[in-house]
Amino acid sequence: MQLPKFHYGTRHLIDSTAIRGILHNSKVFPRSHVLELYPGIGPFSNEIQKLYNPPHHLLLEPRKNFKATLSENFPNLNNCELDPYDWSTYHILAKSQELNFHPLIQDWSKPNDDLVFVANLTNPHNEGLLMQWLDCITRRNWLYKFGKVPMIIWINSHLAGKLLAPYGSSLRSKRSTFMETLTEISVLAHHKDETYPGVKNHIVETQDSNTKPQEIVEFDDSMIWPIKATKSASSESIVCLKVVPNGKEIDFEPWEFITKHLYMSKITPFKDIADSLGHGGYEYFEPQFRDNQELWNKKPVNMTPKEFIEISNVFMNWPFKPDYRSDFLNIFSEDM
Amino acid sequence: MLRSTVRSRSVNLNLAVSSSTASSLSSRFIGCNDSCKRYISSKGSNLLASLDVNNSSVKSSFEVAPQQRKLNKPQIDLGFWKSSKFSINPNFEPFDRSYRSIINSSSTNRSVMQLWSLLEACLCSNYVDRAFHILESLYAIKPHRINFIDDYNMYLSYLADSGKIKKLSDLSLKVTRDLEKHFPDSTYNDRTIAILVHFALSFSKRSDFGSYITDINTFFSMSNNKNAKKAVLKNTDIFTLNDYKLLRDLNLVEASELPIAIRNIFDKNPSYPSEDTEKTIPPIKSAKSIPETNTNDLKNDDPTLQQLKTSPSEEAILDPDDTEISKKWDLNENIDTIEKDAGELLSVDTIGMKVIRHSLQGLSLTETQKQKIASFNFDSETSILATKLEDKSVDFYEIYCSLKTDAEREKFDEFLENFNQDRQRVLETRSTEAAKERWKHDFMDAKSRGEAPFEKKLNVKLWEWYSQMLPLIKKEVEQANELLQDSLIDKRKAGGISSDYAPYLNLVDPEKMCVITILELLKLNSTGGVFEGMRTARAVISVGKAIELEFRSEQLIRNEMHTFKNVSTKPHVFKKYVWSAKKRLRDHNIEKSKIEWPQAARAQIGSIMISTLLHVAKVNVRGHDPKTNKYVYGELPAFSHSYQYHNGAKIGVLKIHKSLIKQLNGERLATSVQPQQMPMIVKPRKWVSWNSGGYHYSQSILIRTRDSPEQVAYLKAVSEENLIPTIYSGLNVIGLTGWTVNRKVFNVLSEVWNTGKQFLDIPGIQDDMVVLPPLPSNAEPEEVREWKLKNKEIANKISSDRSVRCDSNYKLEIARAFLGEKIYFPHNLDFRGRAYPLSPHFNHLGNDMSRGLLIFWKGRRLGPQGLKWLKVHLANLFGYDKASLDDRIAFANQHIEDLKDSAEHPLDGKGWWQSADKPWQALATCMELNEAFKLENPEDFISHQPVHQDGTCNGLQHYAALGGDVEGAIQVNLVPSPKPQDVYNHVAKLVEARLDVAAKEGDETAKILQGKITRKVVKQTVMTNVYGVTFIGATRQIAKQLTEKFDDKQLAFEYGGYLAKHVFAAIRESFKGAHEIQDWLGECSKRISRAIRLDVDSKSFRNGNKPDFMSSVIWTTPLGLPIVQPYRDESKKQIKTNLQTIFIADPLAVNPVNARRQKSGFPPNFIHSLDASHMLLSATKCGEHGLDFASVHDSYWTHACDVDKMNYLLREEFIKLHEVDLIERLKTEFNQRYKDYLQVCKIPRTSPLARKIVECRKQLSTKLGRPATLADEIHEEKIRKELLNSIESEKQEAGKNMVTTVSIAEDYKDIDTLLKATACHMPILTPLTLPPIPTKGQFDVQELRKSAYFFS
DNA sequence: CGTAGAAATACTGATATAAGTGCTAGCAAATTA
DNA sequence: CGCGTTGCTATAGACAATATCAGTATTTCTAAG
Repeated sequence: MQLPKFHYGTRHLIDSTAIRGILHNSKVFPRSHVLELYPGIGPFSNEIQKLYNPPHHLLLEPRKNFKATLSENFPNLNNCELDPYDWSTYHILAKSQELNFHPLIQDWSKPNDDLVFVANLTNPHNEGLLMQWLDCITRRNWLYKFGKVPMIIWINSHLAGKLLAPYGSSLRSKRSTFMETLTEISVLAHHKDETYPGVKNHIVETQDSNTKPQEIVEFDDSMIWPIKATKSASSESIVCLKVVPNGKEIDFEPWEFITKHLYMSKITPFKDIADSLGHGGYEYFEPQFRDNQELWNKKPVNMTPKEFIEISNVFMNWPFKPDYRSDFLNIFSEDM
Repeated sequence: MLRSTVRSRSVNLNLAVSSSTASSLSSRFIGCNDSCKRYISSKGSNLLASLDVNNSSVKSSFEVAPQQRKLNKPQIDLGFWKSSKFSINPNFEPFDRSYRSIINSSSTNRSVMQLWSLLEACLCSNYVDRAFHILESLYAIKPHRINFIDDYNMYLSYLADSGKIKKLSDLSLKVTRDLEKHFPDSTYNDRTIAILVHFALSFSKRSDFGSYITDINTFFSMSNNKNAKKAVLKNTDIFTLNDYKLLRDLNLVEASELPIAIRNIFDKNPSYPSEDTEKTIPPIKSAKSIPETNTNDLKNDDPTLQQLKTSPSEEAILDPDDTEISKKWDLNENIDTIEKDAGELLSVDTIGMKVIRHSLQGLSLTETQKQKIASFNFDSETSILATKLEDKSVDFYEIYCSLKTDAEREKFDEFLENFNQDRQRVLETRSTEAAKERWKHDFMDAKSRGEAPFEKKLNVKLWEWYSQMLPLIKKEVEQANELLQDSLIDKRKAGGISSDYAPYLNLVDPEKMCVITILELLKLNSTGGVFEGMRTARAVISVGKAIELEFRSEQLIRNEMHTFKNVSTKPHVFKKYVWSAKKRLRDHNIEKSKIEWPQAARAQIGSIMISTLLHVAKVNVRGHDPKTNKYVYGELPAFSHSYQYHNGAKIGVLKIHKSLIKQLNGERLATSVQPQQMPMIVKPRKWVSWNSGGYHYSQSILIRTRDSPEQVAYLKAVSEENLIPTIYSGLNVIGLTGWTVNRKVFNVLSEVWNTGKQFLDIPGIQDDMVVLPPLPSNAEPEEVREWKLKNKEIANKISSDRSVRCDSNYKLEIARAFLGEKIYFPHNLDFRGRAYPLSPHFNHLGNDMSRGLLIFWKGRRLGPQGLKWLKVHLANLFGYDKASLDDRIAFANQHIEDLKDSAEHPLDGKGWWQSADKPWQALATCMELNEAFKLENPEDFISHQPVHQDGTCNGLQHYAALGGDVEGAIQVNLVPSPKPQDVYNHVAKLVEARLDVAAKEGDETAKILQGKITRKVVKQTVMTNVYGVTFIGATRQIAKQLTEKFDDKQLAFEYGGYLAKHVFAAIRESFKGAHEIQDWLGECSKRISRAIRLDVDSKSFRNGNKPDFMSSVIWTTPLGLPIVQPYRDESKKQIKTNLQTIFIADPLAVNPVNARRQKSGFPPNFIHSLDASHMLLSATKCGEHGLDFASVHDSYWTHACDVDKMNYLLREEFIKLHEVDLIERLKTEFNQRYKDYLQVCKIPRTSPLARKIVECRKQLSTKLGRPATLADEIHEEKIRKELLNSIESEKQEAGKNMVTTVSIAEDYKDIDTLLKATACHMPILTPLTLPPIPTKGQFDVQELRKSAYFFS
């Protein structure tokens, strides 16, 4: 197999047996529409095509090095070379007759069984992009307008640790709570040496809450290309996750406001940061939670999704609540 | 310390040699050919006065090439030579030798500054024991030990005054014991003796005082100084006036031994109240006894006044120190010591009134005017800003203008100067009290009227907050005190504050601290990119700083009170002596204060204050309850501490509640928020040293340093050697220019303002933010993004509009407060030497509105030329400034009707003035001209309007002069021409031409842009090009201009980038000389900022092969000001406070330089340092010729009738500046300053040189027994240089034979070609060399003398 | 009572945070086959 | 060793990230000698 000279820090699992295992375990295939975002050098795509040959199988890989390698190694794969980063790409996709990629729009009451999208976001640079995609779950736009579409992503282990961080963990963040609240998330494959990337014994601890027990494919360094993102990079590996929206409906904006501000000081008990939720926050929330001292004293890193929602609801009833919708307007760069 | 002194002394010797062979040092490694070439074509050879190298009997280690061009030493030294020489080998440890990071604030390893400030704090709050512990820590810092005695003296002086020591013997014993036991390395000095003497004198009232006299004599005899008594008595801040008096009375010292300021008081005031008179003369108890005194006064002084009238020439001397005038004042005054009690103060004021009345005699004032002035309360403790307009009945300006003769006017000026002293003091020191009283007043007012909580005025609220906050703060202070008392060494926290910071809480009156806190927070509204709030970090630091500032200024006053204890200043004339003495002493005292609170302490104190305020400050608000769907009312905290994310970074934010914001937008802020740095109503203190000048009660520093100790060190060094007199004189001229507010313009502005609507550049009031409606919940991501961006833009616009309006509000209110006053703007410099007024809000550097509001205090008859220039000025303000002068005059003449209408009906007329480029100034000028035209002969009009003369693209003018660039010189009017050249238009045309070419070749973008290139589009880019604008910066500027034409931001940006390329090329094309110089400057700075000292501290190599570059670019301006580019990596650190941790830089750290910024900053900074020099030179000259002068960097202002004179002077000064080849001189200075520095170059590994060096490194490695590093190579080279410079011939020989990697590189001939090779990977050390100077062109700077449009 | 060792605390440096990367050039540094 | 890659920063003023954690240094406390 031809390999490009440089890889932008993107890493791939190149062992076809392992890939087949993952594809099988994911319980997603076969599908009629498969969209691959940043497939990289394409080993995953190749297996998908070989195994299932989906009728609509489209790759979006604009990067010069990878593009070339792809077409050289797998001339059969259909890479339309649009950049998955651009929102406009998806509009082009929707309009284009030529590409003929028009999945069914399905209802959110059941999982989508028509479309799956696969992405390799192992480049740490792409973390932001993943976050934006995930945010689309709340508005049900972008690819999620087709319904509860499963997403299979390759990310570096560290990022996975953030998404999956258990209660109390130092990596527990707004994003972990988000994942727990709005998605079903499972690990499809990880490195054999990583008990769990970044988080100790993570899988054991969170299996019941977040991570559906599945057969997990384990791989080793020899199956990864390149072995290290950079010479000096940490020895962490990459992980394959499956993420499906769970269809829960929440009033997102207040929830977002509350989680954002509470996680700001994430090991400070709620009662001590209530004030930062708005002018007179303590005075308002204190009586509201007099009967729920446990939550009142709880640290955000230990709060359950339910509890965040509860706080958001209480917040909504506050006559003097700040304008949570324009919170983002409160700060701007001075030079314009 | 010791070591460095020795070293620098020896270098100084070298310098003595090298300065006489100045040129020999230049271009040791460059070969002299280049510098010769530069002048081959030059006509200016007559300027090249030379130093004769051959006459120099001393041989430098460098051979002097015979054909080398000599550096021209000018006939007149503007200050460069001495200063440069001095700063090249300064008397302090150089900053590029090693790291100096004092970040770690652990108790064992605190910086001297931290300890000082802590020591001071402990002493001021009377924790003497604790202070002693700090002394011990200070003593433990070995390098500091030389100066330790000063710290001990500080301690001792507080101890003596604390009352803790009862007996003289106890104190002297303690001193002996401390110095022997605890601090054996330190010995007492004269100051120590002064403290002892002062202490001994405090026993003067005791019956056995006689025995103390012997002690005092013993103390004096302890001094090592030849003139012991004089030296001891110099410590004016230790002795009180009574001390001096006593010493004189007891004949312990001679009059000649007293400091001059003190001597003056005694000499000129035989009636100076001694303690005896105090006893014998019963204090005046009631107003009844006053009339007699007054009548006496009035009778007595008549002859004097006669005298005054007849001798105007003598009157011209305004300096209160002057003996002549003092004598006159003497005659009619009766001075009494008056004890302070309320009844008396009243009567004293009455006396004051009479004094005022009589001092105005001889002026042709109407009775009403006299009455008004006399009843004006000059002693009021109410600040100008708090005085209501209705209460202010006197318009000094009007009175001044009504005076008939120059002599009268001068007398009146003198009168104002004297009687405003107290008002100035109030203005500077009582702003917080003024604010507080204002709040209280409004609160009481509201209370008596029984207002509902929702109608509460801002001031009422502020008063409530204040009164609730005060007890809490008092408690906090108490706690801090307990903590300090409880445990001496215990550092644990108690009540939130650690004992490290507790002392600071004690220094300022809690009342003041509370007021300061509230004021600061209100001032910070909408700063730091926070909508309706501020950044916590900034708030905390600002409050801390403000409190520190208050402490400093109180301390000054306390010192003054200490010296003048028991001396009444009420009798107005005696006051004058005291004032002059105080002024002198103040200079002295201010200079001494060197202590700053550490950032952490500021932050701590600030956070304590703010968090307390957060708890008490409440506002009443209405909210909507979603449950009941009803409106509810409640009281909420006015401030809320929370956080915001900005690009993933957390930012601590203090939000202000909307309801308060509304109020802040509506009210006249200046009455609630007292800005502290105001214009002055008496003359600013003259600049006499690096930190003494400007305001009377606060310290200002000559140069606004960005907390860079390096800049301060250089400045201080030259200041202490008194090497920068021209800088001072220039600044003093600007500072002495008297201004006043243009009442007519003010009235128009005020009317417009009160409508609350938008007018010209003043935005209207905007209470609510109108944002775009929310999007449907399933909007696509890009729509959401778009929506967010647009809303941000809206918010940003509102926020900036509000702050502009708020700023205008400040300006307007300040202008209102100073209506009719004579005001001054004290100035200081930025680090490049450009002058800025110290008062930030309202000054002549401000926007058009501020400028329009200001006129000169002094008026001058227009005369024929003045009238012309005023007309030209009008045309200029309308943007009609590219025509010939005659055309501009014609322009004004054509618009006489418009002008009249504008002046007489500014708001209800045609409003012609509003269409001007600078409408407010245009309005002022219209009014001025209109008044003039009313006269039979307009030339008789007395004009106060400043007329501007602007340099055409001043930066390029300097570049053209530097490069002798003929083409460039023509473009920027250095060459005489019948019509002014318009650079911007020129460039625009060039760009247009380039576009035409491109369009012909089928360039689509060019086709679109054709014909759209106006002057305006390129103007900013051409201008900023001099300042080193980058490509992207230029793109933005052009895009901004293009958005007006294209509307599509994206597109505009694209075209902007395209055009920027062409503009750059066009500029390069037409200012070739300028660019060569620019590039050369850039290259020099690049090399310097990547250079290493030979004696670099190898410990500061974190990695032996990767040196950290520590040398910043330093140069000396033609006036001798050393300039240090302060661009270093800043190491910021998190500091815990009560509210949150904040992230601030350690101002004292010395980090590696930021090479990039050093490089990009140098060319523009160098040019700025030149234009600043030109300005200061012109200012000094104008001052000498009696012109009023003001400047906005490259725009010089004076009276219309003086424009011609100023034009002549500024041209002469420009020529004087550029007569010398500044570039050549700069290079020489660099070569001296960075002599023996090394630079790291990269060469191909394969080259023969590389192989040689590798070989040498191998040898070194074997010698060291470990792999050699670059640091080792530097060390080797250092040894070699030392040997070479040795006096012993053996060692010299050894040096010559020694081979180091550097010497190999040095001997290698063709290093330049190696450096140009494509693959350079091997780092090697070479001596620092500077590139050859570009050839100088034909242009002779003398030509500009005849250029009318050089400045116009 | 002085002291070794443990526990507690203080200090330092690293890292996560949010979530379009407003765009392009030029240089320096690290990386790679 | 020649190469292409990646990352950083973009006028000058003059104005600013912060909470938490892990690891280490220092101080304090404890308890046995």
